[in-house]
Amino acid sequence: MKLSMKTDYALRAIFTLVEFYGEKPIPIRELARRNEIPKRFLEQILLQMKERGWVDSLPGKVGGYRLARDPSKITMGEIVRHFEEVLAPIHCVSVAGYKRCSQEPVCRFRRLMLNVRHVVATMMDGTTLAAVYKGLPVTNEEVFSEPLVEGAGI
Amino acid sequence: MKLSMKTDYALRAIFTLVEFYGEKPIPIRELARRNEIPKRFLEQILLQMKERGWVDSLPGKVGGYRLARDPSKITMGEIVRHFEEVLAPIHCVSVAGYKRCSQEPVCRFRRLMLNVRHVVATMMDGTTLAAVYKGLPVTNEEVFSEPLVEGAGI
DNA sequence: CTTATATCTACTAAATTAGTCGTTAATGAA
DNA sequence: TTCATTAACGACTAATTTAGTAGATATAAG
Repeated sequence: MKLSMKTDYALRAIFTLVEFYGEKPIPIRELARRNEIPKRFLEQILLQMKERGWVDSLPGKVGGYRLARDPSKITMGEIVRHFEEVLAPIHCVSVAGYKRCSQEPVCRFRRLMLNVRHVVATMMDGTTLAAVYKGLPVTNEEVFSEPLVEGAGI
Repeated sequence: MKLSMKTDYALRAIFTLVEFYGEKPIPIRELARRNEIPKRFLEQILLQMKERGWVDSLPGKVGGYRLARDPSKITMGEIVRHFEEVLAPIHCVSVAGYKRCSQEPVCRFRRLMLNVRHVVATMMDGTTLAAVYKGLPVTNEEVFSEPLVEGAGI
């Protein structure tokens, strides 16, 4: 259910590129430092994001990375899906990552998983980098004081 | 973002116990066969579910496993959370599995992740085994014909 | 006392995750 | 042209997690 560090790092990095969108390119070194990401690992991540056209780069003295598209034209869903393969909780309710499961005709919980996939996909695909960037960081009070269903954790 | 096989197997098995709730105990062999789960692996899973009080067992010739509590008193959230540790997409928005992240004060996407966690937790914690069992299995047509946001996969 | 079941403890093979490392190529400035 | 600084490329690896296996013991019914 959890995102990998790679996805987390990708999001951290791209949001600092959002911050400097339209300005000068930011070198990996700086992206790594600001977001506490191992530099050589970030290199791979940025390369993938470049292949997908979200980012571009310039070598040389004043080189670095820039956001290649308007942040209102890139969704969270695209990025997370690229690094995680699937948003769905199980493959049998995934469209892009669908894999047949022998239990499909009798599985009781498949419908719930489909519903979960649907709300998550809707939220992720409906949210652009620009929209996320406009929001303020959430505080820990908000995280922990949230109205939880049945008092359960998480 | 995806459930492990262990969680999947746990859910498969517990739903056949729901099916026989109030009747005679079902042996592992039978649970494994019906749900296509490796028997020795299922053994471990059932033991964990027994420790949590969802299931009990009888050894001996007519032994096997039974659901120990009413299926309307067990939620999907409890089970998934037990086997996955967290429902949240990242630790920093998890209550039970919270881990501090150095980026918290500046992280832009933490709020979206909190919202995702919230809807998933609400769905999972608000759904009992009994409620899931009442529903019919979903068809592949329903899975693939779903109204997708922006035409994106999954 | 036999047979069929659960229980306990440990081990392991495969896959995935989270990186590292060495080298080359491009660019701008001196 | 040469130097410093950056990205790009390809391979390698260590640690962790996942998905199991295996062998032996305990319990109950007939």
